[in-house]
Amino acid sequence: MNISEFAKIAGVSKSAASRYFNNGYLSEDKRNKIEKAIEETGYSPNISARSVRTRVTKLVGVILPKLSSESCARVTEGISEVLDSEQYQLLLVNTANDSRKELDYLELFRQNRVDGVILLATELTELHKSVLNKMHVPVVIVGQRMNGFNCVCHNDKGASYSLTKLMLEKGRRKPGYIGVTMDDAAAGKARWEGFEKAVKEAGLTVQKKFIETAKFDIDSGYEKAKHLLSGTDIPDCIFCATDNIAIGAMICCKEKGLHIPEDIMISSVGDTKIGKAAYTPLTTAHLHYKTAGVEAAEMLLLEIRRGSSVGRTLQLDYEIIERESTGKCETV
Amino acid sequence: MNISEFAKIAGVSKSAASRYFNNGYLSEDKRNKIEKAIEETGYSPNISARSVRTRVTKLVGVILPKLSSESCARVTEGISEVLDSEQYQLLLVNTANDSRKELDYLELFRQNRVDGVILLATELTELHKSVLNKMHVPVVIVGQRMNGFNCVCHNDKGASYSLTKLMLEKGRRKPGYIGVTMDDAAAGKARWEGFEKAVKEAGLTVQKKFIETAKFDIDSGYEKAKHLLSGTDIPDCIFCATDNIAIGAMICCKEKGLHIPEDIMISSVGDTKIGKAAYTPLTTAHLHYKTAGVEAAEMLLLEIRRGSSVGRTLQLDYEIIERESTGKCETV
DNA sequence: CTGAAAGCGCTAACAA
DNA sequence: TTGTTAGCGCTTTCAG
Repeated sequence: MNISEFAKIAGVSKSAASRYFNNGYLSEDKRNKIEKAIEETGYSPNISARSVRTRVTKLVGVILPKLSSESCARVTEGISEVLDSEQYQLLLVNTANDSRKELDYLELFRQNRVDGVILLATELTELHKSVLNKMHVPVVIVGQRMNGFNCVCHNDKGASYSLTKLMLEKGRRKPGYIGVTMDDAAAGKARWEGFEKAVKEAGLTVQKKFIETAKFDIDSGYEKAKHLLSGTDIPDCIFCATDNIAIGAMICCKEKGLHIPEDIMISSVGDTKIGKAAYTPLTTAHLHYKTAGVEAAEMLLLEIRRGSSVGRTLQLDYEIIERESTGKCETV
Repeated sequence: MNISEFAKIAGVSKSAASRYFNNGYLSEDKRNKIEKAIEETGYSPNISARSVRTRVTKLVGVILPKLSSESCARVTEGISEVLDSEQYQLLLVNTANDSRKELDYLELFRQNRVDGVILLATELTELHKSVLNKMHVPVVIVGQRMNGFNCVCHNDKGASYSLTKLMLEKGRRKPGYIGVTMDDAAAGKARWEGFEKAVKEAGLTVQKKFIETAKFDIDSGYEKAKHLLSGTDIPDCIFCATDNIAIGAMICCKEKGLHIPEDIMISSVGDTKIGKAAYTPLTTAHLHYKTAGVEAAEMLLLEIRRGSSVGRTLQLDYEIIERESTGKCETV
């Protein structure tokens, strides 16, 4: 059924029907007729046809690296909440950590289909920059910062600094580090810098052999910890870039008979669910993932409405959650 | 830029350009011209306009109860993988466990915008049935079964039966149960039935006071376990409907000084990441969430192509993952 | 406040 | 193979 047919049934003109579904500007009488006809027919306008005319799709594209990661899911949840309340819908694409796909999707969204794009970024290259610059719709980047673009990000350096400091202030002198690739400016580079800063401020130096680079999952954290904890000279505390890595490290400690926190302290950034339920509850920095999603969506909606303006970066604070893995003894 | 303008630049006719982006049917010469023009202009066709003509949106709506639940995320990941490879895209809506919203979205998708719908269902009411019956596009239901519809689901009863049996065969005689609402036919009802069957087969009876109904989260599992484990007469094993509940129960056990598995065994259904990293690694039934997503998407695509046929239900098997929480002693 | 009519960008039937 | 043309369903001037 199309709007002409529907209008006929309702006993009004096409235009009247269209007005009903849009601004209004209609007499009470026609309004009633139309409502009755909707009741009968279940008619609702074809959205594609509307989009052709209005050049508005009411769709926002969301590009994310891994849907089944808790942090991504939480950001997306925030995005969805805002979009929903504004009658926008969410077109989701999953790059499965494939950088080429990320660019493909940006390209796909460049001209068509969506009114705006939210990119949950991990690694941002020059190629990204050039594609982003060619976009015809507004874009908001989440989790990374990039000059000239709209970004919502976390205080990664601050979080790792605080956590490392916390462990060192409890008397630890041999800090270890399990991070992720430096190509990730946030989780890789910034968290490293925070760690390094805290170590230096404590008058210590980081030993090369106490540094490892892992992937983002538990297994990788386990493997790297295994390497770090082999031999006799081992760290007395480890800062891990992510909760997953920390969990892997803790499993390794357990296996080696190391007691947490007595023999070795562990902390990490993320505050995902897993840390709370872990073998030894994990000290972590809570990052406001859902809020980041909410803010990003709102920033995007503003851009869509007001039109492109100057790039801005919103940084969200963190909160230290102290648990047993750094010596906090308490009931749950 | 529209296709006419683009065709002019390329030096071909509108139709030639359209053909290039669709079936083909084009001379090599024109093909080259068009490719060159794309290079120059970055043109790509307007998808809304195409949809108006073809009545195909290449969009699949996915309705889910909670994005940040690991099981949902994994199903969605499977869906996304298949859709992606078939040039379909995923329109995601999150009901936040709000049954009214679920119906709203079904309604929204009923006439418009999408070529098909995948519903990750929790509770399926008569109202659902009537809305589903009025859909104009194919629907696949994931996680529940409903006669007359296309469903992909798990063997919930079998999984809970096997896990309960496993614990009872190790000599436990006082089984406890922390489940979820019976309105959820899969996670609530079926898992209860499996538990009950195993208990009866072992010649035991379930004690009323050893039965609790929780929500789907850790905190609720913790609270219900607290109730179950108060007093002196407590269960010597607990089957939990979900991993999250089990984790909550384990935290409670730890707090009460109960040793797992010596004093009390715990098992549950789901095999989410959290169970592996738990205080005591959790015995669980692995459900093939991602595969369910893949199968659902493929079932839907088939329906979209072949047109609606008779409803079919695909049940996926489970796998028991035995860990320390039921007495399996092993290194990781 | 209303209806007629033009036209959004595209595809596909048709005639060449 | 190709180009012309009608028309998908809708919104939005414009004239009343």
